[in-house]
Order: sequence, then C-alpha cells, then structure tokens
Amino acid sequence: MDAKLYPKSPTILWFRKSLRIHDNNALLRATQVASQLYPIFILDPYYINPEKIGYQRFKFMLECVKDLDKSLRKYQSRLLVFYGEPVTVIERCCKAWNCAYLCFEKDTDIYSRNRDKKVLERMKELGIQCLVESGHTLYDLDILITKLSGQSVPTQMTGFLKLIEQVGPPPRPIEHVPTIPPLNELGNVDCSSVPEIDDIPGYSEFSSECNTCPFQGGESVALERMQQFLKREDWIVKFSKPHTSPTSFDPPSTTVLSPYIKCGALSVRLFFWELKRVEDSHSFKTKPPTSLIGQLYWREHFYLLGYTTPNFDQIQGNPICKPIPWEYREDWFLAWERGQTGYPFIDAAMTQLKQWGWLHHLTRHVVACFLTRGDLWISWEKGKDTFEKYLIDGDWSINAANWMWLSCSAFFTRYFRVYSPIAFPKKYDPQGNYVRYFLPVLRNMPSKYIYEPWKAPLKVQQDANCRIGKDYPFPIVDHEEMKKRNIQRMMQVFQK
DNA sequence: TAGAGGGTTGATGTA
DNA sequence: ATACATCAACCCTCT
Repeated sequence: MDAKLYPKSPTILWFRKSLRIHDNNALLRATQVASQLYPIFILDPYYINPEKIGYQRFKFMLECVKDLDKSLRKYQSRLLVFYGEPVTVIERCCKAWNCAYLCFEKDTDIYSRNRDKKVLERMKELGIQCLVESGHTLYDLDILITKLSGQSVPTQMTGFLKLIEQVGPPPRPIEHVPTIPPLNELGNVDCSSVPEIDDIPGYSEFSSECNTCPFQGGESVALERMQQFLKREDWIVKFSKPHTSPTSFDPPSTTVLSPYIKCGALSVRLFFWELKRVEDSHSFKTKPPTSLIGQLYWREHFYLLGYTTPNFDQIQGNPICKPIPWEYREDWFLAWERGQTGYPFIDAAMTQLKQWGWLHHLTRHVVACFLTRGDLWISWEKGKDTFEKYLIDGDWSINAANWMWLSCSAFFTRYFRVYSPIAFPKKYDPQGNYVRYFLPVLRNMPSKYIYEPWKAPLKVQQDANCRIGKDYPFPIVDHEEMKKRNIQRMMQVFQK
C-alpha cells in the first residue's frame, strides 16, 4: 500500500455481505489506510419488510451480524448499526468522523449495484475516496469478464469450465486476520447496537411461530460447520450432487453451507481451497460440475450471468429468457405457496421452506417444476419471489438462474422431463418419513398412500385420523393430466 | 456452415 | 441390480 497515495485517515468499513473477519479483502484494505476505523452496518428500509424478507431469513442474517459484532469486540472495536437509506447514513457518518475513505466489498446483484452507484456518486461529490474490493465470489467478476476478451458469457457449464481452466485457480484466502484498531470516540452520532429480530418493526409478531430454523447464522458457526465436513474426506471426494438425497433431513445430505456463503459468514475462497486441499490428497475424486467444488462453480457461473445479463430476474427485457405464456391463477399459486396442493411431498417441502428456510436442491427442483411447466403453469417469477422471501440462502443470481432452468426458460430445454410429486420422492423415501415429519397430519397414513393419500380407502383414512378433504386437501390438479397438457403447450412454445 | 455431440439431477418399461 | 430405449425431438458449442 502506497502511503503517499493513501495517507492514513479516518475510514469507514461498510459491512453488507462478507459478515466475517476471516479472508475479508475490504477489512484488510480498511486496516491498511485507517488512522481510525469505523465498522458500520446499515439496516436498509428496503430490506426491513417481512413480506419481502421472511422471518427466518432476516433472523439468520441478524445472527451473522451479531457474531461479527462479537468478533470485533475482541479487538476493542464493535459494529455500529444504523437504520436508514445507506447514502444518507454514510454521508452523515463521513462528516461526523471526518472520514477520507469508505471501504466496502463489491456487490453484483441489481439492487446493490444501484445502491452502490448512488453512494459512489455522492462520495465523489464529497471528495471521499471509495475503496471497493472483490471478495464475495471466487474471482473478481470484472476480471473474469476481461478474460472473455469480448466473447459473451457462456450459458452452459462446459463453457464456463473452459473459461475457468484458462483463467487458472482463484486467489488464495488471506491467511491472517489483520489487526483491527480499537474503536475511537464516536462523537455525536446516533447509532445502535445489533438488534434482536423481535426489536425490528414488523417481525416481532411472527416470533412465537417462527423460531423453527435449525441453522444458526454467524461466522463462528460457519467455520465450525465447515471444519466438521472437512473431516469427512472420503465423503467429500465422492460427493456427487445429483446422487444426494432430497428427503434426508436429519441430517440433510448436503453441507448446508450455502446460507453462510450467501451472507459471507464463510469465505467461498477459503472453502474452495480447503476442498482443493482435500481433493489433492486423494487419487479418486468426483469432478465439476457434480463435485463440491463444482457447486461453487455453479454459484460463480450464475453470479457472472446475473452480473452481465440485463433484467436477469425477470422475463421482460431478459435476452436469455424464453418468454413462455404462463397463466396466473391466484388460488393455485396460494395453494402452492401455503403448502396446500394436496400433494404431500410438495406440501411438506413448502412447509420445510417456511420452517427451516432451507430445502435440498432437488426438492427445490420438484416444487419449482410443479409451479411452472410441470403442473400449475404459473410464471417462474412468482416462485422466484417466494424463494427469495423464505430461503436463508436466497441469492439473487442463483435463484433467478435456477428458476429459469427449471421452467425451461433458459439453460435447460428438455421440457418432457417432468418431476413427479409421487414417483420422485418415493425413490428416496418409500416410507415417507420426510412427509410425516413436516406434515404431522399425515403421520399415520400407511406408506402405500403417503404420497397419494386421496387413494386411501375411507377406512384407512379414518384409521390414520386423516380424512382427505377435511384434515388434508384433495389434490388441486391431476398431475398426469397437467403434465400431458403442459408438455403439449411447451411443444408449441418451442416450435415457434 | 451445417451437422454432430453433449447437457449436474425424469419416468417407465424391458432385458 | 444396472443398462438401455422410449417419450419427442431442445439448443449451445465446436468443428
């Protein structure tokens, strides 16, 4: 760091994602230029809305913020929390503390890009230097784009893997946490400490029914969870995503590190290099795209596409999204969203989504297929918004990309491959333990009928204490009928 | 440039 | 058990 170009001055470190102190480029940069360091976190009114960001998701994020604050306190610093429009809050802070630098991590989703543009413009007017560091993705996406040398971003994984091969491995994580200076006098600034979710307007009324997420947020939990998985070297090198079970829940069949990576409580580069170390010490290992490292490449690929494709999260004005004439039916959508379709696997999944804020990837596939091209013929945008609200790992680019994938709007076109809400879960869980756990009303239904309880004779329903049409709904649609009809519709769309 | 090859994860029936 | 064809025939990528 050139001390002449960057004379030490009071510095704001603005945490948004990267809610961690390990491998944090923005934190490192800030410590290099700061005479005084002010770590801040802003509760943006855009996000404080239980209709948009659900309880589990908000709570998980707050737990990450809280853990970060705890870590900073070990250095006699702490996280200064503000409510309000980021540009207003930051301007106020810069003036109060006479700051010369604002450090933060590059963000690539659409809302963050617009937010940061406003902040950058205002900081320029105020003569405050912004130091923007890459760190949420394996590669700096802007550098990845230059490596394309004018070629468009590949839309298929094979093309992306070729790009990665050409670019070489991602940067290694920072080895040591830099020395974080103690927090100075704050002056006349109205900041808060990290709130509890029940202190946030709009969320407190949900608390009694919503403390159902088994995953706790935070960097320390994330690092511990990663370490537990890293011990299972054999499991890591044999990992193949399509072969993991969507109905396993105690424990799940995948790492569930995605929510931590999404918030930046775990560095994706650290995880990458830890996995690489394990892989390198074994002769046999699965390969991308199905391996664990392959999963990180999917994330990177979708981040790059989301960054470079206009209107990536919608049909209108999105050049890679095939416009399919979806039809909205409120009653069907609400049945899906509320887990009342009458298909136990779908309803159990939607219940898990709300209780846990997390679903296995393949379970997401089944409910997404059901909402869109499989059964209900409702736009993937509606499903994307629902996932965005409830998933603790809901990630803008990845969510939109997967919904386009599943609905055959982009990336994937074999529309005659339709998930069955009956046959698919039966392969993994013939006893229906997953359904029994998340839908207690069906707990005593015999296994023979667990995925299609409307077929159970009345006597069986009575014995199971679950009358279809009374205790649990009849199916809202006939899957076989809808599947046939929708494949025909898809054929027409694709013939054009 | 037209055509071949291939694509993380369907369901079902048959050998 | 595992492999393969069928369903009906997509579309990106590379040669």
